[in-house]
Amino acid sequence: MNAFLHALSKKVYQSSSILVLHPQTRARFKRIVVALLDWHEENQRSFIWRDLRRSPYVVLVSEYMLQQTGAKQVEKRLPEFLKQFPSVKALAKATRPEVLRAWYGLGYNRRALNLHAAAKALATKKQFPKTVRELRALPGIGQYTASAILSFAYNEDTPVVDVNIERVLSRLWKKMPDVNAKLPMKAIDQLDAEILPKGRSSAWHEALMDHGSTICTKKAPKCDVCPVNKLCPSRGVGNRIIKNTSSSEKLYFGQPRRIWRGRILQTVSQRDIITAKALAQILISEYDIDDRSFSEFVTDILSVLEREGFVTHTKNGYSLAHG
DNA sequence: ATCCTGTGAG
DNA sequence: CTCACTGGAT
Repeated sequence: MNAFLHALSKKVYQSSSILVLHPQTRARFKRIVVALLDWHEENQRSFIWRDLRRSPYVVLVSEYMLQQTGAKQVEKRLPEFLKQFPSVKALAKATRPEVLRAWYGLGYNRRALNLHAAAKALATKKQFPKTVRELRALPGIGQYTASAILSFAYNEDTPVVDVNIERVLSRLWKKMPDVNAKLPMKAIDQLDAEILPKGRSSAWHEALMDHGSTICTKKAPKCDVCPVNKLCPSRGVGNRIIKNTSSSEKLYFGQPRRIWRGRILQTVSQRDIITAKALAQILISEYDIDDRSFSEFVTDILSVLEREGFVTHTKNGYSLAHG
């Protein structure tokens, strides 16, 4: 494509400068950075992956686990996972059923398949990748995880924007009308790139995350104990009445589809092989289902699980798939 | 815009 | 009960 025409497209043009830091604002953020780094010295959360960190492999595994899974939950499960798979090589050598069983309970099981595939790809390389491009080429690694690995494993001066940081920086940038409001992703990325303290990327992003997780929480931010409340235009945002925008999940036989998916995968993983009919019967009796179409529902989910690489089936039934 | 998972806080 | 949690892929 013609590079000039491409540059003229609205998106590219806007992305070059969505947000302008006036000198006054820059000075305000300088103070914010100092205050949050100080706060972090005293109040940072202690997690095993932070202690064991600087090992790219540990960062990699922890970041996969931390995608949409709470840090406290990860803290419980990471040690046993690392014990079972202590290195890229060990994880690459493991079978898919082994990895899936080790992952059980953490949720978003596709992450386990992705992590396993990523380990296999990494095992063929001489050294651990150190660029966003290489990292993003691995399955299950997007913009966030790639930059998080670079910042946390290598202390690289790259912006890292997760939901916590998105929320905290939005509130610090200007007065947000309600607790749900956020700046566009591009703007946050640019803001973080401009204010992040060089050489302290890891501590800075940990500070933002810990602050967002313990003080600048989404629903009820604790502005009274916030170390940067005097520098924050959104101070007190939590006191406003918020309308509920989120819609509830659709239920199938009393539960969201994803819950049945989890139960089905778990049931398959607990035996070597099982027929679709037997599987449905187990769930019907265990959860007191009263609907003839449930078996169809189970079959449907099984075929999706097969398509996605979790299970395989022969004429004798379903079992966990080997890579 | 939706789907994927399970746990815990409030 | 509702919602948040260090997202990614489609």
